[in-house]
Amino acid sequence: MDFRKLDNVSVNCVIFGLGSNGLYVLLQKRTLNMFREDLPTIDDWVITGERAFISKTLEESANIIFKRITSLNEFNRIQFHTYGNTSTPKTDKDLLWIRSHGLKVQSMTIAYYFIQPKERIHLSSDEFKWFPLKSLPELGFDHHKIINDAQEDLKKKIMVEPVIFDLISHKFTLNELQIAFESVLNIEIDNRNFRKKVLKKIYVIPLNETKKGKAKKPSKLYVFSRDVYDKVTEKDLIINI
Amino acid sequence: MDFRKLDNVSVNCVIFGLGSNGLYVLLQKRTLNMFREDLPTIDDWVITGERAFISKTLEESANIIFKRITSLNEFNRIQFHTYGNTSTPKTDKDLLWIRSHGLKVQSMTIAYYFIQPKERIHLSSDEFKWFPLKSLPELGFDHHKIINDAQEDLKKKIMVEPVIFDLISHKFTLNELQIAFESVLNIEIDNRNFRKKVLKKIYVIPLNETKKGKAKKPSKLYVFSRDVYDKVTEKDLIINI
DNA sequence: CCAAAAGTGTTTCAAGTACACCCATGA
DNA sequence: TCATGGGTGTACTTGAAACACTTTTGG
Repeated sequence: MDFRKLDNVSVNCVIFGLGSNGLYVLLQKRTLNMFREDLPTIDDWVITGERAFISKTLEESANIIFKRITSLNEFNRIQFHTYGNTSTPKTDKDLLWIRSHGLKVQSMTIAYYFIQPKERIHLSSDEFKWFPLKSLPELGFDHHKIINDAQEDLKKKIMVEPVIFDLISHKFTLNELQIAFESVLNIEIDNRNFRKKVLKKIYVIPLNETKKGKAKKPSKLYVFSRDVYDKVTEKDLIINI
Repeated sequence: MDFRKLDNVSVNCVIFGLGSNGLYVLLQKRTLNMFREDLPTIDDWVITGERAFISKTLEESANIIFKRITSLNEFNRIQFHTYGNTSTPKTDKDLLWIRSHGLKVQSMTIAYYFIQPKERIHLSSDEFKWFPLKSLPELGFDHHKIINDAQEDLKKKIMVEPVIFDLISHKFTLNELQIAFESVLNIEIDNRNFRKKVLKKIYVIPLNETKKGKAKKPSKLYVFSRDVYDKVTEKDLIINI
């Protein structure tokens, strides 16, 4: 394998996980202490990313980053934006970081996000940590903006593609599906109306299985059929003028 | 101004124009004849593009390309995808072109599209030409795919953002608006139902002006108010599960 | 028997859909 | 007066929204 990397192009991955109480982002610790008074101490977080491989597609580079961190082999990867070199000025910390890692100041980054249930990812190292999307720590570079852009893109994708089902388990309850929508869109949805609407969709298929919680009524499980979805929606366009 | 360019990153612009009978794409002639039997003659078309400027943002590079060709100063520029280096194998023609222009085989391109009424752009040179989206000529590189991706992105954008109004004149008739939707989505819309739907939107504002055609009833003109739109839609989310 | 979450129905109103003819104009 | 495209109305069906209580289970 060819491990050479481009010095002016990096790939960043915003890793979203849906927990029972909302969306989380997987962040990577960024620390550097030169023990010099004229240089700042770096102790913050960044989204995962690396320079792109010269001999691979961008998608392959993104997959490599994601797989190394999560050990997952199935995932939904969405490219949402590419950020050019001089779009945002760098802070002292960012410049120090770039210099001490032999990177180029003028570079660009292709940004992807990955969505899945949070519990599907098991973290083994302290270098990585989940943060609730609503209370992020101090972030390096312009990663606040990148994460925000990713969520905005996800909100819109949800309207026109069935990506919501990648945020929940293969077998899911209707309440889990509802929480997924509520978490991504930051809204509350009426439970009765939501169930009525979803149950009309023939690509949400009921199973003869239930999921048992503790001390509560077991809930019915459903699966999403992409095949059925594709057939139903191929000539189905809604004009939201 | 710093004119240096990156040798491994280019910016491509798919320029869409809406005519009275559908969507068009503005293409650039690509010709090369080395008069050698072992080398192909290149005589096809490509979407507009260039290597990215080192000291500019990607958006600025895209703007420069667009403005040089169209002389327009107002436009709607949408970044929709970045293509990595090895994603598609190159043809002999493409390789010859790359070599004879001192470009790198392994490069990536950030792709934008621009949308406007076709008649807003006046072409001065034979190098550029409008082609109907439905009958494109032979294209270099993977530009068929890029154009197709651009249209797919536009179709989805139309569902969640008011970009349709960038395809038509500032003052437009309802039938022009309907043709815009029909052209982008490749569908037919019932005229009566469409008008009813649009006239309910308070951000489509009727004017006391008409547009006169020849030998037909003059048609009422409307404008789109982005301010009103933003106010109306800020808490308006439709879940299209 | 209690806490916790799952699940259920009705009414009202708004929006979507199907469908065919008259109108105003300039040539 | 005619060809051209602009413009209009109704009946029906479907979907959205508001709203509160019962059910099942494990502890």
